[in-house]
Amino acid sequence: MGNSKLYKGSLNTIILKLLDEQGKMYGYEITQKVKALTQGELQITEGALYPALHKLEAEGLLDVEVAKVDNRLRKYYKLTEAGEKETVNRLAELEEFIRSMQNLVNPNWSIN
Amino acid sequence: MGNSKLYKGSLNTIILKLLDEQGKMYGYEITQKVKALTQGELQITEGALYPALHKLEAEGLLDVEVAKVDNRLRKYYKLTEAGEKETVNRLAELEEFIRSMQNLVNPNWSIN
DNA sequence: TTCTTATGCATAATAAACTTAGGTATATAT
DNA sequence: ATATATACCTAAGTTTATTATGCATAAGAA
Repeated sequence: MGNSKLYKGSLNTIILKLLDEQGKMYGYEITQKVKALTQGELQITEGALYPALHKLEAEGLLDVEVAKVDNRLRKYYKLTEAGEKETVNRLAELEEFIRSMQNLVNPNWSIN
Repeated sequence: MGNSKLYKGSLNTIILKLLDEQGKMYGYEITQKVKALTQGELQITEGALYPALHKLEAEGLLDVEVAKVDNRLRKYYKLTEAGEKETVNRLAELEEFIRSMQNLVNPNWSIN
C-alpha cells in the first residue's frame, strides 16, 4: 500500500459508512469488503481495525453480537442510534474533505 | 477545523503540488494559500508545516532561498529536479486515493 | 498426513503525522 | 498602547496507524 498513510483519520468513518449500508458486519468481513470495493487499494490492517471497532463500541456508536459460524467466532457489529447520527455527520465531513482535496489537487475535475 | 485530522498524510503532497504550480512560496504563504483555496476548510498549522518543509528539504526535494521583505524574514522554497519527479508520483497516488475514497463513500458521484 | 492458506479474533511495541502550546521578532491598524 | 497580522521555529503530547506477534479452527494442497 503506497498510499496507506493517506487514509489516516478516515478509517472510523469508513467503518461507520459500511455498517450503515450493510446493517451488520464482522471485523474480517469489513477488511475484505474494503479490499474488494477499492480493488485492493485500501488494505485495512487488523491492528488498526480491531482497536478502532473497540473504540467505536466504547463510544457507544456500535453494538456487538457474538455468533458462532462453522465453529468459528464472529463478532457482528451494528450501529446504535447514536452511531447512526454520528455516521451522518462524519460522512458529511469526509465528503467535504474529499471535495476540498479534489479541488486542491485537481481543480479541473468536477464532482456530480 | 472539524476534519483537520483527515488530511493526515496528504500535507507533503499538497506542499509539493502548490510549489509545482506557484514556482516558489514561503511557509506562511502556503498556509494562507491553502486556506483560501479551500475556503477555510483546511488549516495547515505551523507546527505541521515547518517540520514538513524541513523534512522535504532534507530529502532533497526542496531548495531554500532566504529573502528579506519589509525587514521580515522569508524562506522561499522551490522544487528541485528530484522534487519535480516526486511530485508527479505523489500526486498520482493522492488522486488515486481520492478516487478510492470517493468510490467508497459515495459511489454515485462521478469524476470527470 | 502434514503443511500452508484462509478465516477470525486480539494485543503490544513502535513509528508517523499531526495538534497544542509555547517562543522570537517586525509591521500595521485601532 | 494594544491587538492583529506577518514570519519564522521547536518541544511535548496525542492520535492513528503499522508491524509483529499470539491463539484457534477449517479447508485445500503436497
